[in-house]
Amino acid sequence: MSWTDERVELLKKMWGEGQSASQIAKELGGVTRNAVIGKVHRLGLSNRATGAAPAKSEPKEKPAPAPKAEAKPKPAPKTEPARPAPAPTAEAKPAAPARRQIIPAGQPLPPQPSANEISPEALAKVNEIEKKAKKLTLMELTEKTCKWPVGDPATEDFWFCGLPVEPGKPYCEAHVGVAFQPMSSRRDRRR
DNA sequence: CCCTGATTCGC
DNA sequence: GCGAATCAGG
Repeated sequence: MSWTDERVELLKKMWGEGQSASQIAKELGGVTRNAVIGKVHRLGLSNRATGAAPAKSEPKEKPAPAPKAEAKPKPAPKTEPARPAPAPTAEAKPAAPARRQIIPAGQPLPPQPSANEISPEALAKVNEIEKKAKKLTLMELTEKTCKWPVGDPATEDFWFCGLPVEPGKPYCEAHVGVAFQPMSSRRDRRR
């Protein structure tokens, strides 16, 4: 395989969307993540905000400005105690593939993992990472993608987190934090 | 062990 | 230019 125009374009697109090199490689096919990374570097696009963001003390040129919607500490303090986030997700995205709606049923919400009292930090963390969620559909879930449901299954605003799972667990780090409550805080109720 | 990107260097 | 091997990190 060679880096045709189309492939490079897809590479740029996905990289811009924050997809990992391995994901891009998978999508492209015929290349390894190393190839992708190598190409990315040669193309000059490099830095992004992912797991590892080494702050180089080296002034780099950024010919490809990525329109990142930076959010300040508390953009929308939604004090959702239990459910993940049934809030309307009407955000403008550069290249958001239109997911067709799934689960037309009008069922009540399925039993979602939740607790009545989760540490505010954990919640904040979740709200933070859900912005970066891959927003996968049910079929796109793998053993390695976070299976935390977000939104209302009866609407289009429903997807699965999809971020890399914590090895051995069904959720990503952030969602593990709210999914598995040691039920310690609620237990010691002296009543 | 799973994963991530970064860099090197023979091709 | 390419990308496997390697490095460095979470």
